Amino acid sequence: MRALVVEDDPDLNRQLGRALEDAGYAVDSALDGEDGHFMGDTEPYDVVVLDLGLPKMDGVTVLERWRQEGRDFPVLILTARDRWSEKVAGFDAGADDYLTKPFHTEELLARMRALTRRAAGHTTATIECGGLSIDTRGARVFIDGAPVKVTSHEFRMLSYLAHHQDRVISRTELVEHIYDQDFDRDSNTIEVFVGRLRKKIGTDRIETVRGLGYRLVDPVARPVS
Amino acid sequence: MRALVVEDDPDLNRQLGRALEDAGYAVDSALDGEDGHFMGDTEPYDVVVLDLGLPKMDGVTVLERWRQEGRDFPVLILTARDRWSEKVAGFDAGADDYLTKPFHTEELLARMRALTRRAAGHTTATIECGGLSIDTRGARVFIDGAPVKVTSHEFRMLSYLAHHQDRVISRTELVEHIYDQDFDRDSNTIEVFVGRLRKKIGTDRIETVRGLGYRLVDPVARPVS
DNA sequence: TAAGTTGTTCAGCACGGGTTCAGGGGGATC
DNA sequence: GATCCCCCTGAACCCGTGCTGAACAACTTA
Repeated sequence: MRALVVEDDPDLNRQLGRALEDAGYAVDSALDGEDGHFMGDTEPYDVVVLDLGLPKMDGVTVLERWRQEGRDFPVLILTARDRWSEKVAGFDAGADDYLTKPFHTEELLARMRALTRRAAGHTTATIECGGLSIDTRGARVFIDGAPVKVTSHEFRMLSYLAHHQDRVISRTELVEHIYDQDFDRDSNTIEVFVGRLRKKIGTDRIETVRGLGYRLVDPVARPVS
Repeated sequence: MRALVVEDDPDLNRQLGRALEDAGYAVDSALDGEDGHFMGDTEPYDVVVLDLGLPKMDGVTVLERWRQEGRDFPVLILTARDRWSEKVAGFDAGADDYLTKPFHTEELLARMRALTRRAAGHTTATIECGGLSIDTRGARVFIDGAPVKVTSHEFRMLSYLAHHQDRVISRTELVEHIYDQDFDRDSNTIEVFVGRLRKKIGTDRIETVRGLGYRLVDPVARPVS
């Protein structure tokens, strides 16, 4: 975990830095707004502690610029003045948390834990398989970046195959995961869907294993079976 | 945006509820820990305001149980006592923010905005989506800079879609986040709102995914990945 | 009270897409 | 190589989903 501390009081800055290092962070520090802004702009921090009253560039301005430039690390704001209008301005500039001086180090650490915890919860929801990418949350399919239009049942089926790629999935297993209740056994719906999918994403991406089922594979890097 | 307020003081509870409703949230409230825990356990809230001193079940316990059960909505903790050890306990139980009574309503709202923003992975108060910008604070919508007039329900819906843009949002998810408690299942209100929104912001900005739901997209720069 | 907003309901329509069917191809096994 | 069975494919059917216009109800504002 990399942390940046932007605080103009050298004593407090050093004290914070040491506390964070003890807590396991790799810490950089800056003593004014311009330095702080530059560092946050060039290094990928996991969390930033930012004082509002800074020389050269105001803390709110620093934060606003970062956000405009697309930096989205969590930022915790510090200020000596307990004016709630400033807090509101800080939050609306894109701050994630706020602490009024003086504060207990334990509280700062606890808040930072909360910040990094939540920031780490962002998981990408796309499954990759040799140029084929499946956005499970957006229900979209791309093949080498180009969008492919699939219907909801086709998507469910492809998504299930992708979750278990390189494994053979039986027809009944597919049916059970696509349909809620049971379903007419002697029907060739699954085959029809496989056919339609193959037409859309390429014939060689779904292998059929006679008598067993289907398997989603990466067509170029064919594994030695 | 659905919010839950768990606060045993009936006056404060009502006051908070009204303030949040004015700010555009659909609010449920609970007056003790057990009720609060149950509601948070069964309904998909976007943010929760939780008092620590509660009858029947302590606030920290409520929060710990939610986290154990996998509820990951952002939680803002309230307490009358300004003891930082309690704050630390609250954070480590999984709280995302903390506010000491008494507080300014504006500060609470700013913190809640920051929480919901962060939960959705955004860091600014306005959400952009290909020429469409949504001011979550002022409840305004602009398209290429020109203001678009939307009603409050339309705004809630668009706002929720924008918080989760590129994701497919089911009709029930929309209903659950726009209306407080349950709601007539077989009603086509959502479709009507989608239709009206499309008429205002452009047909191609809200895609319908048959059988799954709706998705807010940038109509020109179709994302690649 | 009248006029204007805003939210909800209803009915009709269009069409997408899931399902079915019939027929043909091609492994597998002997 | 013959036979069987599994699988593929194209097309047609038809039901359900979603869209739309309009009317109605609830509520605000003049």
